[in-house]
Amino acid sequence: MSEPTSGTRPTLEAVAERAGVSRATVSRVVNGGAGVRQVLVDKVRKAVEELGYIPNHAARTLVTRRNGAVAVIIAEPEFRIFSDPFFEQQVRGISRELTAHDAQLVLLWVEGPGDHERIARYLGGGHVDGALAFSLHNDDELPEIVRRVQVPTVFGGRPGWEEADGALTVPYVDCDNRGGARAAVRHLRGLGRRSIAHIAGPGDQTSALDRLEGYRDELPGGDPGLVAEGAFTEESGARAMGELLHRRPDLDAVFAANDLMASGALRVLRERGLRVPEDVALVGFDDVLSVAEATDPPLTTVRQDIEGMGRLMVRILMRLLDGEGAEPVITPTELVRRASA
Amino acid sequence: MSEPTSGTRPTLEAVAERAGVSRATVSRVVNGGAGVRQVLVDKVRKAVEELGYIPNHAARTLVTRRNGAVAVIIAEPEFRIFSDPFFEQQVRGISRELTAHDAQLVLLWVEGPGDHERIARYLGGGHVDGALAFSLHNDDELPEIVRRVQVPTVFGGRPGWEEADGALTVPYVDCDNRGGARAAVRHLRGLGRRSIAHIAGPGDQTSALDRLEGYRDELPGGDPGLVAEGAFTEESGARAMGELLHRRPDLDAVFAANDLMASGALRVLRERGLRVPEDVALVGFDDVLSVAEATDPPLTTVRQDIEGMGRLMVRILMRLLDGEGAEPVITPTELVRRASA
DNA sequence: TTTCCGGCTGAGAGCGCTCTCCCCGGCGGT
DNA sequence: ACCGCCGGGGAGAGCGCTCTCAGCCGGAAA
Repeated sequence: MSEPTSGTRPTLEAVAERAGVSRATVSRVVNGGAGVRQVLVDKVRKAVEELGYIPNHAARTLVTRRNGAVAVIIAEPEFRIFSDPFFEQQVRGISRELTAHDAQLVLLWVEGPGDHERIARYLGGGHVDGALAFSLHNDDELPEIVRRVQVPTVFGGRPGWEEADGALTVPYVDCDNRGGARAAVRHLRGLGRRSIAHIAGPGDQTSALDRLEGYRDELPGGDPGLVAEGAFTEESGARAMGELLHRRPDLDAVFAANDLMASGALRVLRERGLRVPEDVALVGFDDVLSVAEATDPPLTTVRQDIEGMGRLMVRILMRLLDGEGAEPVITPTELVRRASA
Repeated sequence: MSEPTSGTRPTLEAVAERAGVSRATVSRVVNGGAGVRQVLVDKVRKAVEELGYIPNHAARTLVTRRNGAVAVIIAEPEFRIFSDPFFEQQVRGISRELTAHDAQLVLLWVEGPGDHERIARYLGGGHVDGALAFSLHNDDELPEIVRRVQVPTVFGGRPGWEEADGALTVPYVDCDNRGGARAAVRHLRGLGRRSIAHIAGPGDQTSALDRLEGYRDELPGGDPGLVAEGAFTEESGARAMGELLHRRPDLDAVFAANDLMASGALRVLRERGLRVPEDVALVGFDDVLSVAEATDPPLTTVRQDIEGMGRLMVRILMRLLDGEGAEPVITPTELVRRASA
């Protein structure tokens, strides 16, 4: 392939001239070549090759109003993103599916309070066709932003304001948190455990709330002293476990709202010389393999298909972009028995 | 703020009309408002506000040839990115600095073999003004790609081909790997250790090679049996440690090429009942806090200012984008003494 | 008063591409 | 032989913005 003529990049025009056809024809060929005689197609292809032509994205976007990129917005600072394997799996699913749809992934995260303005400008500026938003907290500004700038968006996890505003249903993908939690507690009860504690997630996230609901469903009139709140991190799980042990030294089972907190709890239990599952049975949530299978003993946990949910979000977004409607989707969960309970 | 008139987004034109000025004036105000009478500035600002005007990015890019975005390309599949705290810190530095420069970060990673074509199209399409590339392996296609599509790029870590092609110096930021490694080994020797092993990183990355060089500098004529190769992951560090212990059961010190491998090694040492540092002294590299401070005992390690290097890369790239030249930068390393050696 | 200058503002020409026409030529039907 | 149709290809009008350039106006200098 010969080098481009000079520092300036070749345009459609240049290709057209070299191939001896019009701009329109080159455009047709570049975009698939339908309805163009093979002779010309070949000529154009050759010219493209020789000049090293790459379509200018901005020009194309300007007229098509599509730019083939989708933003993944994570409402957490980057340290959380990179340390939580949950995001990793979700992003992996999204990434794969997006690539399959020939779309580009742009990963954004909020840098800190007040950073939403930047996100709004980015989204509003038309850099992306749509967005996938995660890890929303109850008072998150993101939903308002995407509404204002009119960017089609699919949420990961049930948004907290849904019930408050029954009229407006936003598309989201979530797993059956409540059902999963119920299954976990039921399993623990089936094991003959009497004093089942719960390490809940942060109270401003629906996934945490729903899991707590599920826990309560199975233990009506339960002891509030058996519930401690964590922040979905390993560290906070350890702290919550310490609290619970302090308040209810006789507990014989723990259901943690995610695997990371379960692993923190496990660490504390062992430090205190308690055997898992003999003395205390432990169940997690998520089935993040790098955590649930890595602990000793491996975690019994509630599996959700995280990667699949990511892919699903993309598919729903694509449908949205095609002007079709979209409904929230709740995916099933499944109890995975390992050694911890 | 009143809602936009209809579904279609307001343009410069609309703002101009509403404010009773020309497009040019609106453009001036939107871009800073220099050289426009205050009266008009206010009028325009008001109109912008009322219409909820947001500049169209594609149109702007088309004429300015700048789009305010920088790609961060990581030549690793996403699971590595998300599990390695090194990337986290580096990305954090980059992210902060980019935000300070009012530029947008676009995170890209290679999905697998053959995926480079996608990256090339993205870069070539003018989605970004420049790129930062990481974790290159020796035979990586990335350098060739950025050269071909003429995207200003700063590399993280010394590229492997540099010496082969002395004429062309690409800008990069790296720490003094060799010097750091030397300091680590010197420290170990100073502790009176005789049999100092090395868990090296993958042989196709210069950082690993340079650290190995440093190790050898201090132990001329060293025993090759004391070197095992890992892959910069916790797991591979554990495996390498096992190997070393098998080959040289009498070793009394280990220098691991990064903290993650050191923590894997530590795990194995403890499993074998060896005390650290009493029986085996251990030194890591990187000083990734979430690893080096979290182990028991905490790791003595060679610190490099990872976040600072990220920021530095951005600054160099910005200089490049302003048409100024840029030289490779080597940042200093420093031995941090903790309990493991 | 005239001239000049400097600060503001508006007109208009693109940036590179897509897409809607419209034209042209060949073919089948009458 | 004429008409209509259809497929292929070109001309040209923008997409929304920036930026140069020219014009205008008021005040300072002559």
